Amino acid sequence: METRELRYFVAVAEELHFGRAAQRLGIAQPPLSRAIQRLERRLGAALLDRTSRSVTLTEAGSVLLVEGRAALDAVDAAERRTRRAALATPGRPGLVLVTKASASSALLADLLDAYAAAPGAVPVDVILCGPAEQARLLREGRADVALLHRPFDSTAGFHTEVLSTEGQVAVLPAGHPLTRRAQLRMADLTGLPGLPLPRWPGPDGSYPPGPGPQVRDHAQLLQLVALGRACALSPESCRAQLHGDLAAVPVLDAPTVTTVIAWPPHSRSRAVADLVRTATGLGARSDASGPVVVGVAQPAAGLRPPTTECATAGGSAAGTEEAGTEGAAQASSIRRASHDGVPGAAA
Amino acid sequence: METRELRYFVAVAEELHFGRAAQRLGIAQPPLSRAIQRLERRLGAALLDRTSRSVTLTEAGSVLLVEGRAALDAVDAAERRTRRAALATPGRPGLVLVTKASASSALLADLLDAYAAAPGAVPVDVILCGPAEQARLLREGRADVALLHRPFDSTAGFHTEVLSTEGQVAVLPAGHPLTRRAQLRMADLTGLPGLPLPRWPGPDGSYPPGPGPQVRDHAQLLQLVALGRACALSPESCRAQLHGDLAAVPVLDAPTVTTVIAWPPHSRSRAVADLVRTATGLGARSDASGPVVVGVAQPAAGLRPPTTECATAGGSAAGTEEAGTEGAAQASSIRRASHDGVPGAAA
DNA sequence: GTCGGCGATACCCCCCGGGTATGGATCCGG
DNA sequence: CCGGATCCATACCCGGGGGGTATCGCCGAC
Repeated sequence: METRELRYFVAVAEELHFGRAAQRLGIAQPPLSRAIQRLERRLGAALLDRTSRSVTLTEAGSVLLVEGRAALDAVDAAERRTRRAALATPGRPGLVLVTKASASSALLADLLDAYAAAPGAVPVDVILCGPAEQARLLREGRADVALLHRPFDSTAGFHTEVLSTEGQVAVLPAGHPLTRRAQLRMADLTGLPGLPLPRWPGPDGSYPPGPGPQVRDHAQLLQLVALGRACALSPESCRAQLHGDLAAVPVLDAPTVTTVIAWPPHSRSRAVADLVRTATGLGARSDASGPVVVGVAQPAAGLRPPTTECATAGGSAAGTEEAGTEGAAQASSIRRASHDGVPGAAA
Repeated sequence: METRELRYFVAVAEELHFGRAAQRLGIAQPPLSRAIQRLERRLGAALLDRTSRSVTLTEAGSVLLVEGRAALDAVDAAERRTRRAALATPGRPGLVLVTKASASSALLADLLDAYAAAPGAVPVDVILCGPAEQARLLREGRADVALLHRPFDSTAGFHTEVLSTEGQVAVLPAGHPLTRRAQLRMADLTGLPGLPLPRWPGPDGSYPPGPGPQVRDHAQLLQLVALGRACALSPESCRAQLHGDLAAVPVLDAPTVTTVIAWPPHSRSRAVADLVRTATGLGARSDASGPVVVGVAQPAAGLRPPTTECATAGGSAAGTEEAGTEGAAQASSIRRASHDGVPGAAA
């Protein structure tokens, strides 16, 4: 099966219309019809039901649509990464790391600093993007490594290594009655008069129905909270970004947020392996201070625990209280992080 | 980039010899040279350094070799799954599950029976293979779902759901002095005179150096132990397969073994989803009955001693007693167990 | 019934994948 | 130091197939 045929089929399967698909592909319609016919003949399977008035996918066609998209992604990724590898030899961008714009900047800064100091480090480009784009960038070969946050992001199909886990805090306008409480529960946050929880876009970019303002990034969210138009639930580390108009209170029974470093499962290049080793080394240092669960011996890959493990997040009260200073302490002490590599993390 | 070009490049990159690669591809050498040249031109990158006496990979070429293999796997998987989907409509084989020959047969039998009883169930073919082949079968589209065992198997690039965790036992020849102990530690097993731990093949099929016999599967292993040539460390559930010449003793500080169900990250078809749901539900049900510790949120395994209930449960004879009937149940629910004779894999 | 939209078919061109023959470079044996 | 062997690249040719335009057959809409 040639990638051209696959691209043609995916176009038709998405448009469900040969004419429009051909237009999208920049070719005429007859060759497209023939290509699909040939593909069906070669596969020995009907992919589309055509009735000269409508085109629908068969069962096999649905399978090929899904699998074909993944395959095309893989081919495109191979091409892009090869191009990047070719440019990297003389040029700068050795590694591309993608993370959410709203992610904890302290961890990222520490990671970049620590990696830059490692022997054999290559330059790292950082892409900030909205949630749900990271996986795509990684899959398409536009990025080499990502910082993801479970359970919000899917780690589908990647190798991952846990870097840190943290509880969540409620972000409220300064002076709100709830800010006088030392801790909250999820129930306290639902149905607050005038302070709905915001809605985030799903993987497909659309917003779920319901009340609450639509937000795209963390800055918008904090803005809304400061304006008294919403309350928010955020990982503890967001405290570093809060200013005077905002207050944060730990929420005991909110799902724990796990920050992981993820990369495509081909363990490309020593650079990725080095970066991952550096990242896990960071985590290992901080396990003395917080609720950080350190990776055990096994290179535990794409595990995706259902979000039910948060029951005992209560012990993090001290951590939340000192989140601000702790962030600073972490930043300074990271640089003497031991280099006790997780050997062969990329194997 | 067309898959043909990719296949050509991979062949050359693996052979590092245009003539042999061409022979392997069934074409003449000149077209192959041209194809590679065109590919390099299109990518704008040198992939190979040729000196008319030797061919070596450039940095970009190494990247393309790794990424290209993955992409080709994805394309092949798409093709195979499409073919299978086309045959499935009238024909039998709805799902293909792959597991290690040595895996716990009770869990598998329960899963197959429970799924068969579920509404909308499709027939399930079972493939038994050696360790380290499962990932390949899954990646190549020859199988839809696999039972993997961490930390032995890499779950690289798959979605997984934890089914059960269990401790490990030392398998020793009956009558060995250590079998009189109620429990052991790893240290007790290293350097036993005349009873070395065996060597398993790595992901690449080669054996690590060292003493100890080379084994390929569990049956060989048990044979060797029964002959008094080795001792072994196995998941508890292997007790069901032991016979009179063998004895098992819990090893407290051995790594915990986690059985997961894994599938490619496209969540294909409702059938896979149903099977996974059945599998996770299964765990919930059986946790009252056996030494199987059901997948609650995997608590940091390995560090703390494997749960004492494992050790005590290990003494139960129930598991072994039911092995016979469970084996029968398994035989009835496995429709076909072939190495790679997946219907539709013919082409 | 007629018209319009849509996929399939017919026919043509030419690019490109594949073949054979040969050239140029390098290594090796004598 | 030279001839042969080896190996990749080039030159040239052929055929299939990918792409185009023109048109048909079908069917739903008005």
